[in-house]
Amino acid sequence: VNTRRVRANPGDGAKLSGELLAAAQDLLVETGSEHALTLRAVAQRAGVTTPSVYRHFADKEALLEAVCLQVWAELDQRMRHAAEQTTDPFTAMGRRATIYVRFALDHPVQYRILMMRPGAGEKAALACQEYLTDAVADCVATGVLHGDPRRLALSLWSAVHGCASLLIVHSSFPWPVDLDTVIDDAIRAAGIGTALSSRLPRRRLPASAELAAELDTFAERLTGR
Amino acid sequence: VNTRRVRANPGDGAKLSGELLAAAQDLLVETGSEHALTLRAVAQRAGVTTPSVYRHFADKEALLEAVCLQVWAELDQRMRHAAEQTTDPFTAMGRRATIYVRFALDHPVQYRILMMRPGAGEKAALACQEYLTDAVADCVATGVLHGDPRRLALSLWSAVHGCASLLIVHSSFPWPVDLDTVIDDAIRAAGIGTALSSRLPRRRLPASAELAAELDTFAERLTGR
DNA sequence: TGTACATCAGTGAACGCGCGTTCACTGATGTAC
DNA sequence: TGTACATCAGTGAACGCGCGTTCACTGATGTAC
Repeated sequence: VNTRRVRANPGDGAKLSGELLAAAQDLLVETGSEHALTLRAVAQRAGVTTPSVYRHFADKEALLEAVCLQVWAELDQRMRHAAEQTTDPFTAMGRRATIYVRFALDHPVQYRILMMRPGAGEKAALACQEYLTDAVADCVATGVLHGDPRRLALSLWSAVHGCASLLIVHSSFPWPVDLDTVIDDAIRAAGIGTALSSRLPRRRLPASAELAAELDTFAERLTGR
Repeated sequence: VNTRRVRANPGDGAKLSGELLAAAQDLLVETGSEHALTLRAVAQRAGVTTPSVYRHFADKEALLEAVCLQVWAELDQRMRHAAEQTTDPFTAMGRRATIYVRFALDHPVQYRILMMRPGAGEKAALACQEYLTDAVADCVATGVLHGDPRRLALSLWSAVHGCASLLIVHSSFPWPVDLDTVIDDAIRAAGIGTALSSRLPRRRLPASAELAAELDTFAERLTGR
């Protein structure tokens, strides 16, 4: 197109800024690769020449950080919505975890630049940590988890992050079971494991025999109800 | 240096191949960034001109894959060594997990190109999955874990991978506790959680109240021994 | 109400850079006669 | 034993590419007189 872009009024300088962010997101979705996120491509997508980007973002890194914050904002919103569906903090935590992993799998490129890249998404990752810590604090309040919420949140976060990132990076793997099962397995193990682990004195894992017997007993009681 | 490299004999064409791999590893360690891994840098490091690399690797991707396999070989060896120190399969699993995460933190760049990059380390990741599945099968044999070893291995792998990658990517985070504690927490929760979860019928996480009471009882029994 | 002016969002062209890759070549080596 | 030759690991120069970034500029807009 040869038509020159209609220049924005001095007041609404933030207009193109938003369009650039939207263009960046579209690019990520369509190409499926973070390498496609170049200033040239973003500018072209927004119907603008490349140097215009510099009116709104200091450099490429600044644009990338803005994209990360936008992605996080959406994930944050979805988790909050899912958590509102229940009053039990532990159930809410499970819902959040499910939404987290599903969001990551539905937006693999965005998740990668958000959580698997050093630097760019630092702010978003910090926000995520704080959000999860608050959610864990609710669980500690009801007594289902014991201990420092930040420490517990880190454990849970690492579990769901591991599930998400493993499935994303090796998405073409011949996984032994369907994705939903993998996700549920990981979340249940993390939830129950963290809950139980938070009650035990800190020590190494027990050996097979003793743990097996105890777990059998416990599982019977939990199942028999 | 202006001296021309002494040309290898027709027989040992694999010599430079090994030197190139070693040079690549050195580069990763010294620069701490995978972006430093360019054909030019690798060749220069090996004391050779850039096009020489093409005598030994089809292209950059092939070199990268070879680097991945080499990194995996070392991690594999360390895990085997750690597992040999004990006869109990579940304890061995815990040792493997600890070594895995420590290795990742000690070799952050290598771990990133091995497990957090699509394509290049596919073979290595597949080998890792198989290795862990075998180790889990031993745990199933003693009865400490129940179910499909491949499925259980995936759960455990995702937990340790999450711990490792989270700590690597956000290494400058102000974590609430020291790294060793984070690692131990994650591994214990994953181990106990997977063991217990493998005994329960598949369903969502229980609610706070009921689970809390059951866990309290169980923890008392496990601790009181 | 009409005109001159300052503002500043967006332009067009160009920069230097490092990259992966190619190509015809060189010259020490092992081998055949 | 000496010589001509084929082999092929490594060379040197160059290619085209896409990138982030710069710079002087343009021209529609709101404003002051």
